[in-house]
Amino acid sequence: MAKTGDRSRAVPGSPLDALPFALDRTSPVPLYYQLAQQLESAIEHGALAPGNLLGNEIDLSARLGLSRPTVRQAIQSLVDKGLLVRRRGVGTQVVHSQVKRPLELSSLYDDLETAGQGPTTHVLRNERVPAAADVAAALGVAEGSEVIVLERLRATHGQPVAFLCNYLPPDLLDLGTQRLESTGLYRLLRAAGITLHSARQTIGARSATAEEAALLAEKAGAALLTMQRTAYDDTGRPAEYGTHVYRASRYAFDFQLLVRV
Amino acid sequence: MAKTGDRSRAVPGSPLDALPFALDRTSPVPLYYQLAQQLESAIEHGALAPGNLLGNEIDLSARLGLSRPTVRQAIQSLVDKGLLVRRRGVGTQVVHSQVKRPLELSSLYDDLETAGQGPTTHVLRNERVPAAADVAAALGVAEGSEVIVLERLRATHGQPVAFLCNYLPPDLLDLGTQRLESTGLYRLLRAAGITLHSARQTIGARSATAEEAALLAEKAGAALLTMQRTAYDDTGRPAEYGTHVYRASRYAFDFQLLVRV
DNA sequence: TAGTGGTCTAGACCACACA
DNA sequence: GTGTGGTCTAGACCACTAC
Repeated sequence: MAKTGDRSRAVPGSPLDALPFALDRTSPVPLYYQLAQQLESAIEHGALAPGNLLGNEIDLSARLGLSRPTVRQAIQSLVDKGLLVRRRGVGTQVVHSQVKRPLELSSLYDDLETAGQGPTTHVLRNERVPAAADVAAALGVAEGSEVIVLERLRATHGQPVAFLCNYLPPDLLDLGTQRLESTGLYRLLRAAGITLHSARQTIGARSATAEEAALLAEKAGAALLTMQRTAYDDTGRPAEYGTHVYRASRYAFDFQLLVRV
Repeated sequence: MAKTGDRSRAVPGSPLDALPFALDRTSPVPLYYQLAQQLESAIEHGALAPGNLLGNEIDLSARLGLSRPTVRQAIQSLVDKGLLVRRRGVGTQVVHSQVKRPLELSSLYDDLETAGQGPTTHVLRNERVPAAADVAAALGVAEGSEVIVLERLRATHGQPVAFLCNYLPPDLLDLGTQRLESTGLYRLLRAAGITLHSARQTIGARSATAEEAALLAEKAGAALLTMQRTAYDDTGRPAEYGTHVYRASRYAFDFQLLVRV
């Protein structure tokens, strides 16, 4: 028989029972999303400890007054984030390790700002030029056609961190030098209604040329971290092509990955 | 009125109509997965060109004899892969740009092998040692407790590419030096039943020390690409901690990203 | 044998985009 | 308006795991 109401079993598995989930059906926020957020914060705050079982989806949905697919959608979004693991026949558990950031297509400006570094930007160049071969190929325009070139020096605490060279299709928008100095390029693109969708990146290293060394306050020959990136908007159109060099002594790429399944 | 059967409209949007979808309900492969694969290969082969609309989900499910949620699940999986874009009120479209690889937690060995480079590995060290502080912290074991240390030199075409230093919990498995020389570490872990789940990575650069230069056939002071990684299994337990250095002249990290939504 | 997640169905209503 | 995807429901049966 079903053991409904049988407290003697004293299941240790589900601290979820004590959690006060509050779902607001009048809110425009989807129910599965409300649930996912509350589960995530419960994990974040330790109310759901690593290894804890969530309890089966049927009971959970009954208790929350939601249908099972809705509950599954919430759980699935956290599985995708790497916070939960499902095992058929076993249950859904909180992952042990701390997963924080999946790799994001983030701008250097945002990275530094998030790290509390108070980045500053100096625009060295902002003009329209004929596209060189590599730029034309990356942006999908004809060689020699006009593109915007942007050269910026980024610093934190008064010390240079990176030299950024970016190319943009000419019709996208005109970027005010002032605005470029007060925020990041990606934020400007987003504000202009361009939603980035994907990007192709290459990260490498090389020795600094004399010019780069001078710009970045390094010695000639110092190791630099390099990144080339082409970013595409959600129609698949190239929105930006950039070649960046970072002082290896002051910057590194740091991120979390989930294994493809 | 509905325009069912009205051919005069000559909708140009859905080349999907001509596609021969074959769903096998007796197969153990889920229906949504069968559909997703066939859609993906249609995109791959150009039967569905970039910008093409898929046609609405209701009609599609009716035509395929599937329910709408099942069709949505198939479409969603391709959206997650970055092949399709959905727009409410508009439809589902094939993305223009070629999206190939999302960033994977791949091993260097696999990377090189995929690139047809025929990698070789020389094991320099494979023994048990007391864990140093950083290693102990990364693997979540006590400082001074026994761990496996692995030092390998990887080459392609007879030229060194990278020096790999890895640490593993001692109870995981014993790695035969022979097997290590014939395949990648991650493949061995997988074969031992360890499924990797996530990893934390830092990619940076620095100048080569004299020893590194000698090992990698570079000049002292040459720019090297560095990577530190801690990989976790699906219970969140650290499975591997590694510090790798790559010859910048022969290797770079190359990958595709999707923007988080 | 019992319990779990994995898959699937056949509907419903809503929010948003575009003409 | 009309059509699209976004969300949600209330069931069903299956496959796998553990006991």
